[in-house]
Amino acid sequence: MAYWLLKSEPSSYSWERLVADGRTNWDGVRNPQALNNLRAMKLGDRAFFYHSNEGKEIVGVAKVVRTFYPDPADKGGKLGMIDIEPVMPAAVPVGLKAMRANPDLSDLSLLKQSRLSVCPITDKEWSVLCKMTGVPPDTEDAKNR
DNA sequence: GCCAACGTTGGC
DNA sequence: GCCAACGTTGGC
Repeated sequence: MAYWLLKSEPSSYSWERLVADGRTNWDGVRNPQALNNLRAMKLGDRAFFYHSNEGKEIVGVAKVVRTFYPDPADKGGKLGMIDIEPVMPAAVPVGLKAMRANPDLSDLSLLKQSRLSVCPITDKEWSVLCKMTGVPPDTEDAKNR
């Protein structure tokens, strides 16, 4: 399983709205690098949900429920989207400052490339962030327990 | 609201 | 295909 981080401005699409919707299609990604990441996602992959601009913190965990498919509105056929569902909120929202302050996260792509809206996260970074957010590393297990 | 960093566009 | 100009993003 791979791990990711999805970034969104709360004013355009917030975690609260994702929870209310129960599921959403993650579209509107234009950056080629971010699109590549979207394409690489597999069913069941986990992603932290990060609020940029307002809040600037990780607020929850989502999972991929549909892999990449093309955006019908895009004539060029380059754009596409995935579908995600909320898994659980972060018990402790983790802000940028806290991530910067943690040496284990110094390679985090979010910190290095602040403009990349879909970034990969390593297994190690995932477990570190899970500890910080108070999220069980294996959220599927936690749900079935 | 400002500004730095980064992406994209368009003229050559 | 290069590169300057411009637009956008996102942290502060």
